[in-house]
Amino acid sequence: MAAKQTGFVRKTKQREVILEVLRSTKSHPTADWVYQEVRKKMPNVSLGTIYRNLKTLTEMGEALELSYGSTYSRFDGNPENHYHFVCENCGSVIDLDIPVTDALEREVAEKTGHKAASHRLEFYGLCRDCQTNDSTNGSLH
Amino acid sequence: MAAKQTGFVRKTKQREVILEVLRSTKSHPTADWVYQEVRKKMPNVSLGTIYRNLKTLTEMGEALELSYGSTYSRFDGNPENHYHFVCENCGSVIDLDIPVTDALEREVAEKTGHKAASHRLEFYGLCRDCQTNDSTNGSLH
DNA sequence: TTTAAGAATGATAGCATTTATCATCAAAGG
DNA sequence: CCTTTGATGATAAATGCTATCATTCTTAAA
Repeated sequence: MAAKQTGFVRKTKQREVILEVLRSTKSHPTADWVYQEVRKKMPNVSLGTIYRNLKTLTEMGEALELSYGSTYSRFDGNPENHYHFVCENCGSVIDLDIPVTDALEREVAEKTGHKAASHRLEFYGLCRDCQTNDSTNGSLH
Repeated sequence: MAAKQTGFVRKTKQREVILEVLRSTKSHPTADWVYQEVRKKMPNVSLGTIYRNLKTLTEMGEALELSYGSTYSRFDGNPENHYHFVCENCGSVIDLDIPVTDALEREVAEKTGHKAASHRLEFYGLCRDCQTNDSTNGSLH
């Protein structure tokens, strides 16, 4: 019930800063990372406000919520659909510069009858850095 | 540290039943659903055992862990890679019968240098049933 | 078949992330 | 200004999962 039935959303300094912080990085941060960053500019901000606004921004289409694994969410300030690579060694999430194929959604509709409005594609493996550093030391997370 | 360094895994009645339950459904159940089902056959089973074995089975390649949204994981007793459709109205997760394109992994390696070992593809939208029942009543989850 | 090693269990406590509650504050429109 | 009500900060609470530990059970070797 973040935006209630009305869908009316007020403009607040907090939400403004949160979006600013989200847009300032390509690291797909967690809610807590955003919290720490926003606190640098607004020391009295509440963690609840971070969660509330991350949810609101996602619903508004200003951000994406990513979830790889069950423990916590990551957020992406780039709301345009794009694909991600998740490194199983170092845990980083990397934006991929390969074309988004919306044709897949039509294919699903035609073959299965389920009307897809969006899709997500993620790759898992060893990122470029972890290959060269051939580090068997799983310093994940 | 489920299977430690040795990787040695013993055969237990509990794990057997858990895999049995997992294979008996196409509903992509949660850990708790599996727990309830296993309890019907083994009333004294512990929830910890469910989580431990779901993790072990996933590591053994006997199951898949899915995570849509941050709240909980779903598990899939079909370990072969396949794609899913997630209905945004009723919340069900449906197996899709469209071909898995491993060529995507090669494309990522060539274009980005990140070595993908696997990939996941999910579609979101209105499933066939929810379209015909045109139910605006979001009985999600 | 006995025995020893240690993997797996059940029970429970603990942890981390996220959500709900509520009194107060402030944005938007008259 | 004044009113309405969405948003906030502080905090409690819920949820999902993991860690701990004494005990039990599997396995393989003696």
